[in-house]
Amino acid sequence: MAKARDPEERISARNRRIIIKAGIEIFARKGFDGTRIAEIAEASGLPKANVYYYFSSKEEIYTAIIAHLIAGWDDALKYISPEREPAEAFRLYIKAKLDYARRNGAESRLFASEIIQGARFLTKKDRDHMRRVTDVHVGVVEGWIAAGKLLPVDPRHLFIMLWASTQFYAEFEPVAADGLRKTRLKIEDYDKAAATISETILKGILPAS
Amino acid sequence: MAKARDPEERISARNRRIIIKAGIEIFARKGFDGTRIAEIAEASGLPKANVYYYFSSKEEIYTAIIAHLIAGWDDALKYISPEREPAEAFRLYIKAKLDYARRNGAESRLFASEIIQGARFLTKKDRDHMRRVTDVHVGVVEGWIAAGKLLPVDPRHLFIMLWASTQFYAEFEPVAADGLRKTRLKIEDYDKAAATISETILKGILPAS
DNA sequence: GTCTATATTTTGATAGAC
DNA sequence: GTCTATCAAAATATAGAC
Repeated sequence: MAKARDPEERISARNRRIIIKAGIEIFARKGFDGTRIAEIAEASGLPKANVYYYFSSKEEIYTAIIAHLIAGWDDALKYISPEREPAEAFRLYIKAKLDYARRNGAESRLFASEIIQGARFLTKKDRDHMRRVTDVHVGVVEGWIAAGKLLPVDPRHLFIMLWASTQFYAEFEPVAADGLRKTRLKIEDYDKAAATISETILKGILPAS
Repeated sequence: MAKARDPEERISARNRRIIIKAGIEIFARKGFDGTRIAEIAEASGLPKANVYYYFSSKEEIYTAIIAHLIAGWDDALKYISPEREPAEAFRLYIKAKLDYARRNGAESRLFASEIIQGARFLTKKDRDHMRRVTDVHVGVVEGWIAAGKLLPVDPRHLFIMLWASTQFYAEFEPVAADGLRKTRLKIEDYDKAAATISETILKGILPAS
């Protein structure tokens, strides 16, 4: 029994992974309603019926991807912590968020697409989790302000500026590339973005030395 | 003839306008591939065949909307001009962009959706136009830097920060509202956003006085 | 200009042989 | 676990009466 189950589980896990990966790309480009299972099947190299063998509906693939995506975030966002100096913390945070977005472009666009389309499949649990993480970060920034390490600034609007600026390059790459007069964005463009965002915002919120 | 054509043209113009308006909402929520003509027809209060009477295909409705949208932008973006002082220019620009996004939420989301989905229907003409407008603004900022009115900063990345920050609230309203711990965004939230973005970025790029 | 009816194609999903 | 064949529903688009 154990002998027989192992390879089956490997095949199962592998195919589920392939389907998820193909789904990320296609859902990102077409949105939930615009995506057809046949496309995911084709991109996965599987017949359509096999996709239905692993997932019972389009929605099940989609929500599996969303859950997988949110789980992958917390790592990238651990730098805002009270024991750090704010300048270093924000530099690391900005770099980590830009890196994550660049390396997971399709996931980032899929999430953006889900939000633009009204966050229909974001569970209450996911949203509560994101709100709590934000609250913790807001608390850290308020602590820095109280300690005189940061100028008074609304921490929630500050984080929105950071989210927006760091996500834009991956989510809206055609516009970002046009704006930079490049055909495609390279690592150097992301580095330059990190430098510009960090320097501008830090000068804007650090007390004059 | 003239007597008969006038009212007909009014009906025609009116129905085209109604279809465009309904299309903006639905394309914004579902993307191009996810939108069905039947939905646009229903939201317009017209039978599906009437939509086909005014537009010969889904793509024709979509591209008409994109063109209409780009035409509406230039007005909102006229504040970056060399005769202004940079502080005032950026404040007005940030306010105008946030206002436009708030008042034209569906259009903003539709455009964001189009970019995320790969800018498939943005014509070369539209992209060239946007690039040229950006180049003019970049030139103005470079002039201010050369005149010592702004600290050295990469103008293209600066504009991306401004685009991203000002568009985020309308495009990703569910996330912005969660981040601010509100259920829905109000005008006051947009005002506070304008203040935070303006103050932070201006402190970041204006020379110490 | 309007709208019912319909042709044609595509879609999500399943049955059932291997 | 895999995959061909297929269904029922829904989609785009058009014909043609009013």
